[in-house]
Amino acid sequence: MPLPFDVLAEPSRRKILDLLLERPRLVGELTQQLGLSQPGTSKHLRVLREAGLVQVRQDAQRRWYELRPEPLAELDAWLAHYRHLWTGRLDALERHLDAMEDDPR
Amino acid sequence: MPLPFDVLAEPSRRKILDLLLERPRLVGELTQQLGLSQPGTSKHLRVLREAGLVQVRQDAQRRWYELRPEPLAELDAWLAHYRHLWTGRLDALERHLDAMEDDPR
DNA sequence: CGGCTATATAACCCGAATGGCATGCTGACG
DNA sequence: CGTCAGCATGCCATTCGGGTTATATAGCCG
Repeated sequence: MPLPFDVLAEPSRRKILDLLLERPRLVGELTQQLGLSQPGTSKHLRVLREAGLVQVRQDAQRRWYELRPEPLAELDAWLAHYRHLWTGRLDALERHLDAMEDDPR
Repeated sequence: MPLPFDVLAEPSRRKILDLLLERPRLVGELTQQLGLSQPGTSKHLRVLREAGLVQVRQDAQRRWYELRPEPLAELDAWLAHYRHLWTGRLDALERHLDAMEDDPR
């Protein structure tokens, strides 16, 4: 699963994630919030789905979309390489926490 | 300064950041590592510069490019909204650390 | 000064991504 | 069963971004 930068580069897709952060939503609901056509929304949802950022739950004709955070966690891991550049004295604690995640006894 | 997702969506630009993470570099050096033309490299560097992700230090005809992490810190702040989705028991500690950054006594 | 080195900018080409409309598909319901 | 609701897909037009080559700019050095 490659890093989802290109998927997140699209403002509408980030807005979808923001909306799904509150609760799962139907396509029609997202369409309304985004202010674009229903097919447009469906296309963005497809991209998000194929990137693993959302998943669908079917309910009759309706589709509930909800978040899947794994790709965001990978993004976070990528960012970690740079994080020491803007965090100061917390570095040691962070390295300790990272180590704990590798071996969480 | 908007979130730099679109800037980071480009693999060559992420590679530039990776290279600059080790040390500042000259344009020619980056060009060689990226395997594209010198103007191509300069274009990417311009985009990175305008996004605040790198800065230049001039030295005669040479330009030393180096990292500027601020936009990455903003990205990190954006990610923070989602982080509770994949971190479990560390949440409380993280909230504590965030609070410390606001009021670091 | 003349020419070379290092980098930036300009002009152009091309593929890909986005947005819209029209249409297809599926399940509910009278 | 026929129709409607909810969503996906196909197709087209347009835009945008990244690549290259050619050229401009600036500073060193002989």
